[in-house]
Amino acid sequence: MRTVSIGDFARMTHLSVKTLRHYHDVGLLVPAEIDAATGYRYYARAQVAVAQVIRRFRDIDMPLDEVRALLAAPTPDARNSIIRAHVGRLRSKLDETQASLGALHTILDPPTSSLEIEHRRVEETWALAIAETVSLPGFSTWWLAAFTEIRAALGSLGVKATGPEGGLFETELFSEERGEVVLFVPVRGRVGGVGRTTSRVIPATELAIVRHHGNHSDIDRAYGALGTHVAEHEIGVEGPIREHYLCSRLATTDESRWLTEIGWPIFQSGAARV
Amino acid sequence: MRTVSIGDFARMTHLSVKTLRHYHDVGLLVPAEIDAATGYRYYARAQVAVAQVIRRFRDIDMPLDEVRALLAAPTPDARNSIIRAHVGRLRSKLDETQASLGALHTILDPPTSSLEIEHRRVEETWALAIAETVSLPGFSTWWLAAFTEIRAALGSLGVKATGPEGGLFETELFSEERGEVVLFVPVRGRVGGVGRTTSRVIPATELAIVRHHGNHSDIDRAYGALGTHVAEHEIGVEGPIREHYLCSRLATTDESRWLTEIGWPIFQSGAARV
DNA sequence: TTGCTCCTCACGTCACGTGAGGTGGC
DNA sequence: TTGCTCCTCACGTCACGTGAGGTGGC
Repeated sequence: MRTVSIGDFARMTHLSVKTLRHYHDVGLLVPAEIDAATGYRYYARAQVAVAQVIRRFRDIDMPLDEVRALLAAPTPDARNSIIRAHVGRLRSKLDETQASLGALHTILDPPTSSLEIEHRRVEETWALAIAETVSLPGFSTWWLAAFTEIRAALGSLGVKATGPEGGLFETELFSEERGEVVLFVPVRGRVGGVGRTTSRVIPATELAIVRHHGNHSDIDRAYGALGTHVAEHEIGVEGPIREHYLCSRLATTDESRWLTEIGWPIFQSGAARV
Repeated sequence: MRTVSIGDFARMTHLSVKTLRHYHDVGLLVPAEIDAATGYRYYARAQVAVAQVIRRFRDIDMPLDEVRALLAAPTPDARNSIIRAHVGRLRSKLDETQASLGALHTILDPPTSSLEIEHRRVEETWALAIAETVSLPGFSTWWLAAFTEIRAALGSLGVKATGPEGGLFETELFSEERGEVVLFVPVRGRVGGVGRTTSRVIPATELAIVRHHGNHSDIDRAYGALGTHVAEHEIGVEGPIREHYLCSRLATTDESRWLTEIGWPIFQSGAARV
């Protein structure tokens, strides 16, 4: 009359029988009475309230040890400080998750912009390159000198380019106006370096690419558009930004014909096969 | 040159070495190369992007099996539907947690109302009682008849009351205007029942209590105030609402002297000892 | 030789759930 | 006797972390 079986108690508290046995094992909720002969657990009706409190805090993932401390708290202040500590942790976890979800959210919606984005996987390639840490001021002068040197080196080595000139830009270059840049010309295999040039492998990557026409005075607009697109609609990954110089001042002085590809590293479905 | 050790890869991806070995074991992220002699794992730089995607989705608790499916998704649509399913589940979990937190939040802040709330633990007691499922309309008539009958039964049994009259009200009585009510007078132990009366144990409970003075025409205001208080500042538990009739029409016709306690079941710190 | 990185078991953690094999009361 | 509830192990789950004991290259 005064106590109920574990099955009835489970129904009263919406806890499973297995869970109740577990709480007994760890001493969190010990049955009011245990039949010495059969081992049957019997719970007092007053324990329903305790069980409900346990359930409430387990619902918000409070660890059993903390729930135990909560139940034993001698004063409302002690009780509240336990709750407060857990709620604080939970809230910051929630905020992180919310932020991550927010970042994902727009990925799922198809892009609405009229920006022409191409997705491309570029394979790794050997290249003759110049790698230096540079600052944004004076960059175009450095850029021209470097490619002039690479072209000269190729000539003196008797090696042919197997693709357009390109560059790898550490993201710090944009965030802190200073970072490592690798300018390169793809070649068939390893070749000896001349002067500042060295032979190196340019790694494979998946890119979201936009094209920029004309001179580079307003290329930051293309960068902005691409960055926004990737942040909102792609799964971006760390790694250097790339540029491919399909047509540049190295080829013609007619600025209107210049054509630059900007590539942002992203993750594409099916890219798991390495 | 083209591959990195597990330690370097861990630093590049912010995943632990143990985690990377685990991902290898379960086939989620297999090193590009494994030294047959030493067993050393070597990762390709291109795998950094894959590792970052894994980390991003693990950060929002996507199970490894789903991450695996995500990486293998043949199309963006397939990829997005996996993400969408997980995000949906996550969001509803978030909402639940938010709701639970909201309910807890006000518990932590001290009550600002001027309502006089007493917290009291009442012990279990035997009682002579009438228990019936009743509707709110006509309740006061039923109430008076029931207590008149209990008092008569006590007289005929030659038993003395050991406390004030009381009542237990199933919460459905308030939410659906119909529910079980137990009206009782505490007595020393089990006594035989007469007429509708039966002997029963009134369970122990923890209560938040307000007092209501005068006749019951405006007792719903006291109920409202108490209910609000409990919802905002206490850890409420399921169980019947109680009333104790310290002074009622059973004792005097002077309504101004009537005094009713209303008790709401709550959880109090230190109540774990049963 | 020392220190550092890497390796492989085997077991621990957390909060239960699953399942086998068996008992007891109506 | 059947069905139902209860019991106790022992092991599984999930995503790793811990720790012991050992190897290999500079």
